[in-house]
Amino acid sequence: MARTLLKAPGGDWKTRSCMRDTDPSVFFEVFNEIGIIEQLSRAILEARLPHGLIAPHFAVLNHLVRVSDGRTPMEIARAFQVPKTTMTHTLKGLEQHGLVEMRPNPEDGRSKRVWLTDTGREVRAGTIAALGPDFMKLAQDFDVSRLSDIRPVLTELREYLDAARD
Amino acid sequence: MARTLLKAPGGDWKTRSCMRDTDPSVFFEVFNEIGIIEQLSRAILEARLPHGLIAPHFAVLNHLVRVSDGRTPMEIARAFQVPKTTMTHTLKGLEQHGLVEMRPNPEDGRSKRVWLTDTGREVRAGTIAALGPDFMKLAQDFDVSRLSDIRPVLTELREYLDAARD
DNA sequence: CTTTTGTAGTTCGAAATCGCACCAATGGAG
DNA sequence: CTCCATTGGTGCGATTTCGAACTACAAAAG
Repeated sequence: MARTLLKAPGGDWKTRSCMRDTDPSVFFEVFNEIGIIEQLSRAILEARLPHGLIAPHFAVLNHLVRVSDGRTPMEIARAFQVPKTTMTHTLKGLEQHGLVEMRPNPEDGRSKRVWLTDTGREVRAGTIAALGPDFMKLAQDFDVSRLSDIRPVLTELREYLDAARD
Repeated sequence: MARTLLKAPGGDWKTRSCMRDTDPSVFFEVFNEIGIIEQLSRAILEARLPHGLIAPHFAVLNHLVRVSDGRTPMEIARAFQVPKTTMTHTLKGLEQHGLVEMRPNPEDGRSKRVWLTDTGREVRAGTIAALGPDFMKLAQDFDVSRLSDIRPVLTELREYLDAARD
């Protein structure tokens, strides 16, 4: 259940007469909508992914394309803010599917480096291509400029929350 | 790994000269930010939750307060768009913690109805209260009006994706 | 009324997340 | 150089998600 937060605790706070305090219901609403959208968009992605691959696999593939491969597992884990054990498991799945290759790191005997295979690049590109029609349909029915408008706010919110986590 | 999508497949599409086609990178960017924010906000919530409870538990508690309790498990599962087996498991956890009570449905021998206990209501209210300082801090550092501005767009996007899933 | 079809909920098994403990290698303090 | 705190990675176990199969009941069809 990805939708973590909730519709609106609302009443508890909205009925307060002193509005100098911040009304938190907008936070609940925004975080709730974000939770639902995350769940739905993940379902869309996974519907286009080859059988046996899930969103985290694709996220890693895409990350390695964006910021060239050869990253260490810990670098990737930090980029996604997941525990290293989770990344070990995700990379094992990618390796078993022949999408990445893990070699020892010549500069540090403790770590490894993750390299994309040709198959891995093809799967990533193919998935993006397969998503094309979904995005086209979304663009037809939904004003894309409104998404462009909210993106900076989302980015700023993400950066704030990211920096604020202890 | 909640951050499902990704920063930007970007180049693959942006370099196209024909801009009559929609540039999908904005979708990737928005969905990626949303994925990260979902993960971070879930962590904030779970940090304030009593030990043993996770976000889905709270989401159900809150749902039952918002739309009075006495719902059936299937009604709740549909509201959150999770498989019924997942809801069975979540409700079992809530019941073991004494936060909800499940009774047979007198109107339908197949189903049950879920009722909040006093403890359940207290835990929900206490968690919201515990989140207060977090929200206050966020409100200090972040312009709340910008969140209010994006909320309608998020709601519309959520409604569209919700309706579009087959 | 009997049969068929559909729905609510659980059980079970597979896969995923993640904390804990562990080992190997690093690198700074003395 | 030696000690030792730190870091990268893995194995293990507990918990969560979720599809498939199953039971019990309900509702529609005959």
